[in-house]
Amino acid sequence: MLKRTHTCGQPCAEHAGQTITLCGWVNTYRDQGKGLVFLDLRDREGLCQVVFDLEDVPADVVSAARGLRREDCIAVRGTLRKRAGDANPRLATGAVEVLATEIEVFNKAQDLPILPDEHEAGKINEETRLKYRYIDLRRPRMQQILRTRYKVTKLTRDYFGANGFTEIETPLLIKSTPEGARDFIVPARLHPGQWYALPQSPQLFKQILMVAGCERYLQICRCLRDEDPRADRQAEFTQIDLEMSFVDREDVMQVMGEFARAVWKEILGYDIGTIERMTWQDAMERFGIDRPDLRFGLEIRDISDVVRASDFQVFQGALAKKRAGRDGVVKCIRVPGGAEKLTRKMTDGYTEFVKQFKTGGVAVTKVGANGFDTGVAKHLEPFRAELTKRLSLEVGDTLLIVADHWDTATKALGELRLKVGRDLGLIDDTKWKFLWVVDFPMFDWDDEGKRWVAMHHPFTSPNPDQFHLLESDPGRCVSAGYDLVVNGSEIAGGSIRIHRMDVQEKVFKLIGLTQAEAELKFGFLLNALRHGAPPHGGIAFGLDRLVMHLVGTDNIRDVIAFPKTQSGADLMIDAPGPIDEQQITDCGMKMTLIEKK
RNA sequence: GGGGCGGUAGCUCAAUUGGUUAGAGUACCGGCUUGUCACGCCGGUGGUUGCGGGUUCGAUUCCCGUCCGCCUCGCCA
Repeated sequence: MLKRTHTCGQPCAEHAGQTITLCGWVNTYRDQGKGLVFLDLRDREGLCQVVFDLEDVPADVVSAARGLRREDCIAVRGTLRKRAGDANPRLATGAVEVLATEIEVFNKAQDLPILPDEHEAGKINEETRLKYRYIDLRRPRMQQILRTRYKVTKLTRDYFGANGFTEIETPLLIKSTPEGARDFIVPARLHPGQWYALPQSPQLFKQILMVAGCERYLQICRCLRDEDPRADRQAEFTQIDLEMSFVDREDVMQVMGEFARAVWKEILGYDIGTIERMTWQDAMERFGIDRPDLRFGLEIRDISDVVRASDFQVFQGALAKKRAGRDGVVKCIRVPGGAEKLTRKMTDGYTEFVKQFKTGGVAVTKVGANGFDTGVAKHLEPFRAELTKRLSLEVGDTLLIVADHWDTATKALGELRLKVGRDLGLIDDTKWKFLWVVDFPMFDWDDEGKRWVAMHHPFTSPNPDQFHLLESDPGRCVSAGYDLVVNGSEIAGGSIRIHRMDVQEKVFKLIGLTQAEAELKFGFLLNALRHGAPPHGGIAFGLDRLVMHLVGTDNIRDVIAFPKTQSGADLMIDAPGPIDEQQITDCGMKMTLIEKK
């Protein structure tokens, strides 16, 4: 077997005259006739031209080369020389070529379903690319992504290792918990009728490691949640999971912010500057979302008080609404110069757009020289002076207004803001805007279940000054949670945890877990909290999303070597699939499928 | 579970209002070609139009169902 001496990206003029061996795949072949064949040989480091010339080498070598086709896997041995013909400025190795004297074909590529061509990749059905993932991954872009991902995990271990963190593994076969996402479940053969659950995160284990005196824990771990995927979300994903003892939230944000800084510096050479901080309340009011994209303006403004006197039914109806302790609102976005930039077709589209967020539509008006113009102008006219002052209106602005329940209007405008920002090209994609979102509510009111649900998870501690609200006013109780957001995307989230059993019991009670249920499901945690638990807190970074940002893709499947489709299928190995009857019997079970209606 | 878009040759796409033998580029096969570089020229193979049903003299085209993929709402402590 020919052994490689150089990679395909290496050869340059200084190697001229050397005998070298390259291994790789045939990227292109250019057969010039019986006596002359060119190949571009590709490996993960690059491309190098190989030439077979009858004037220099035996006929059998040249004829073997003529039989090569795209993606054949081969080795060639020969002399590196400056090119006899013109250099190719498009190749890093374009000044040189290998004059081949020997060739070894490791494996021919038969009946290729797809080609790993960068210029084709965007066009080929992702379905096909996923089925033949091993070919698609040959693309330089995919190789670059896989290696960037490795750089990040290596950097993670180096950074946290240097900061006193210990990497510790936690189990995959654990038990189902009542809160949170749907669990993936595994039958327990030795306990017929009993089930393991795969972890949604190592949350409880990392807390218990703190009780166990580990002080600083790190794990790059797989998490599994049986919920529907999205463009930036898979059922199976990877977290950089961390926990620290004897810290408050400032300590955690400090260490983790520095980690983010190190990552952007190391991978992109970018200085992220100081990380801003914003309360959840502020984020929701001003940006309509708990992960604001600060790369552009178009902030949301509340004009409920201004238009309260309006007799416009839409406003009145909204203001009269009430849900989860919040009054209905009238909120708006001022689009500077919108009168010119936003067409009627676009604003009509916005009404359709917000309907998916369960609100009726967008009320539109423009600021003219002599008053509001078009749309809901007449309903706003009485409040023109006040609105002009409040919103700093200028002639030519457009107002986009949504009136509804607080949460509905907030979400609709938050999404609309992003859409308008994109439509008008206001987003500078060379910028990185980091911020910490803090002071999340502890609980959300579940209107259907008529109970409080933990906003983050039920082990999140209230902020130190908020403990008394647990009993008096849970809805106003603010947690010691924090999310790290970049460009409108949550890349990490965590909190200071509860380290006292009495507080943990209170929270369980608030979210409707009885003492008995809590003991059954989380008894091990409550026990641990009885036996000398240190104050502790942590965070988890979404590794997949982190890498997505660093390589500039909006498709999570691009950053996972073997990803799943929207229906949770792996098209390459064709999973999920049936199992032998015996495997089911071994688990002490029998299968009956419930007919779909 | 809901909404939207898509599925025609290995791949990327076309096919008029429902009308002849479903075409093109590329890949692949054969031939030619000694300085190409997404080489070029000539020829060729290749089709269950996702699948099932219906309407019709006739369906890639219209209708119903279904499967798969993507985006999205719900969901994702």
